[in-house]
Amino acid sequence: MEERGHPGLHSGESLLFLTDEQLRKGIEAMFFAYRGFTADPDRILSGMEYGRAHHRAIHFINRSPGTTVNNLLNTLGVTKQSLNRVLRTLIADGLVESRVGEKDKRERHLYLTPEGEALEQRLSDAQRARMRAAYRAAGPEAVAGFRTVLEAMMDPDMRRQYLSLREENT
Amino acid sequence: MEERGHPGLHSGESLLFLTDEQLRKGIEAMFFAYRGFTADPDRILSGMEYGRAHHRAIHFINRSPGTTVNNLLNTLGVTKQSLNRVLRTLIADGLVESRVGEKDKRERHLYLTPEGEALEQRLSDAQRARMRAAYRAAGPEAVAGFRTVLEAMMDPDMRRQYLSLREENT
DNA sequence: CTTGGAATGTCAACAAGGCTGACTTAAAAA
DNA sequence: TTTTTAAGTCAGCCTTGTTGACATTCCAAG
Repeated sequence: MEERGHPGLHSGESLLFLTDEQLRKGIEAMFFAYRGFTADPDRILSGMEYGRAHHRAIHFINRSPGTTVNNLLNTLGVTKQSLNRVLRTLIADGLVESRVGEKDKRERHLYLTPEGEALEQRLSDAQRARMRAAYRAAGPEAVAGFRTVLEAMMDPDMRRQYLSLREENT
Repeated sequence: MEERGHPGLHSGESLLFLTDEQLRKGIEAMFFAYRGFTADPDRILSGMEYGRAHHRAIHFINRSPGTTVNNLLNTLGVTKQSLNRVLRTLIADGLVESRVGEKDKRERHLYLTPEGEALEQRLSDAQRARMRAAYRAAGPEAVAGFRTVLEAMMDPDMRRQYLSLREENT
């Protein structure tokens, strides 16, 4: 049934008119929506000694338990020095556990401790609540479109990262 | 025909199942897509003496020429001290002009100079090119859904800001 | 006219979280 | 065994956010 996916020109609706103004509105929508997207976890974390960087690390360690530091580096797109500062505090505070690799002892494998999982829950509950409300308000077709456009906006490397996080569903 | 817009339960498709995993994927999509979204202007600005904060200021001054510092503050959601640092360099470098208000001389009205407009063009051309490619790849229905979900994700104040930027179209 | 409040701007100090560069240690390769 | 590579650490810098204190300028109310 020729789902969207290739951009070619079928039923005369492609090669769509895209005025600069329409594109600008999309850009601004991303800007304002991202503010909302990060607002709830930021609120929770301010007051604790953590920030958005800690949230991201916790999120992806939870997502891929046992991941190595290097994997996490690539996922987050930051330098190892920057990540290290965050990981050190999380490990020192007992939210993350770092285990030396068995096959390759140069690697460290990262896991959330029960305390780390508890914080992850608090943060992602808040973020998911906003997401859920937005999805419900927008409806399933809008949600599908939302995901489609976001995927198309990613750099190919990021998109691969993103897709490889599937595993459990979509 | 009862377009999406209210979340109620019509034709049995609302109250949609939203598993935590689906919501997590949406969260990750936002994260990775936002990286792509900012990548091109960031690349242009690194090497110049400017950063993302300058881009944002330039974008919204271009969008609403003559806006006051206070308006810009509210739009950007930063403190005046933070914005001031950015504006000072842009004004010193001749990219932005600050005119004392005629009615209320306390206010400063901000305009891009021709040089400022030139930089704005370079930056937004790059950002729009990515947006245009994503929109084309995803198709018009996906684009509508994308906008709908992003709007639903904003805080009400941000949504008002966002909508008040329309004027010229949608 | 004077005074209070609003809008703007400045200075200083600080924090978060990016970055680069230099280094240690462990593992792998020569 | 020696060299090279990879992972991780430490030190220091930059951008951009924050607060707080304060000066200036102006409008508007008394």
